[in-house]
Amino acid sequence: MPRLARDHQPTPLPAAAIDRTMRAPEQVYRVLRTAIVSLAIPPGSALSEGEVGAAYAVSRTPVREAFARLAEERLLDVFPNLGTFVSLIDPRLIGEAILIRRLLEGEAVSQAAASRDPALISEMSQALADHAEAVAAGDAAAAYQCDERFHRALFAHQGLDQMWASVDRARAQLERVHHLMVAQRGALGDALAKHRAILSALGRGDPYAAHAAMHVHIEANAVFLDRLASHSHPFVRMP
Amino acid sequence: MPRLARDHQPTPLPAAAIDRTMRAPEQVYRVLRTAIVSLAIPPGSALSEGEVGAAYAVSRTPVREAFARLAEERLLDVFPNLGTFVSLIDPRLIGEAILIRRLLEGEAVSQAAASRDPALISEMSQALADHAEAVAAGDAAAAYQCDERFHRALFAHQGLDQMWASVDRARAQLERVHHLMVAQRGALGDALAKHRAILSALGRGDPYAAHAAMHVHIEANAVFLDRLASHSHPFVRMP
DNA sequence: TCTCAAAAACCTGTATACCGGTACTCCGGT
DNA sequence: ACCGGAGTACCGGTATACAGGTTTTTGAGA
Repeated sequence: MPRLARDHQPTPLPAAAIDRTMRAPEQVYRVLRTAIVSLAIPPGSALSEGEVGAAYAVSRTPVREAFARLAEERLLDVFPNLGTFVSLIDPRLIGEAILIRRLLEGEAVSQAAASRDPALISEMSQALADHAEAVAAGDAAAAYQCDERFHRALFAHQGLDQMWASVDRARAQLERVHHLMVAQRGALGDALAKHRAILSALGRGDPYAAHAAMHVHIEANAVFLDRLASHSHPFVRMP
Repeated sequence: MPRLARDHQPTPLPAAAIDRTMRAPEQVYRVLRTAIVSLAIPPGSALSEGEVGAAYAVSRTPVREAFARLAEERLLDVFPNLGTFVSLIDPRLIGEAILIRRLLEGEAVSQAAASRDPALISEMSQALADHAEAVAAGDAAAAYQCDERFHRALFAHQGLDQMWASVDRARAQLERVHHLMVAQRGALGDALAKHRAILSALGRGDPYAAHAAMHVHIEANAVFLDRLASHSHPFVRMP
């Protein structure tokens, strides 16, 4: 059942300038997606094409395209003739996202270990170092970006673009959970140790160990899922 | 480098009526996607928003939305200010699609075997029976629909919607290869034996056997991939 | 006939206008 | 004070108009 638009106070849209040299829909999509997955726009918020267009000085047409992409990856719920709303966190989707990531990233890291690509090791080491630095500085946004760099490198260096696209959609759902948990309890640097284990296995060129380390890393999110389902929270969809 | 729009003769668009009670973009998307993956619109064809809109008596706006979705799953290539073209079959994407399907469908069939859901077995049995009938009748389109039903049931009965979405994107790429191979050499009923093996393992509730059978089934597509890369063909992107 | 530049004909990207439909408001009857 | 229904404001869906850019055409001049 759609929540009613009038029940909500004005949605806080992040300030951003749209560069006219690049395609507007892509930029609007990026801005909104970042804001949604970081919980800057809380789940349940009402958005409207006109409102967003006015905020970024573009017309409804590019906004509409951005909305369509966000709706396809389940970050928005569109109710025709009614309104568009940031989707609530759905534990069912979260469980599926964990599964997708485990399967696809497990394979990617296995292949990567077998390939023994020095450039990949180098890139991931750099991402890990930057990640540790961001965690030490307490910068959650930078930390998550480094986390993404670390994981994306696995796919990018082997040309697995489609697989990364699927992983990225799964990450979008999980990122909101992650932010929720980091906000509730300071679990910012939890991934660092796991990343070191993965990198170590990669350095040894051990596909089995790399796969196992990745499995442990991804499945660690399952504890969040349990906590999500047990406690009631306005951001979380209840069964 | 984009192929030039004027180099192509008028693209044959399938006849279809758009029902105004349902959303137009969805229907246009469905019609075009079916036509593209069945090779009714050959790879390399030029499409234009205006042309498609005129063909189905809708404006460019819903067509544009359909184009955006098709471009995202790599069935269209959009070149701004130039034209939009049905993408060539890319062997790299095909290899990735096979991998994605093997990983995700392998997991789904394992879970399904463990769940021992009689309704699932029933649905898949029916799909298999219809599939055999369509093959006997030589109806390629019906056969492929039954194939899809068989595989989709694995996900639908366990609520794995996101995983199916990823599999479906992979299938879109593979379906064109499949049609090409069936056209060149009558390999229409090749999947039937594999489906029976999968269903048998499911009936026994044996996750390992089910997983293995699915692995064999999906990897059978790899022989197509080799043939694709070795022979030159106007529908296939060359490295 | 050949060359080359101007202009017409396309394309997609963006803005704007209109439509049908839903939810909220508010006023009048009770 | 309560209830109901008409009016209104707002939303997304669609159509259309305009802008920026690339390709093809074309025709004037040599």
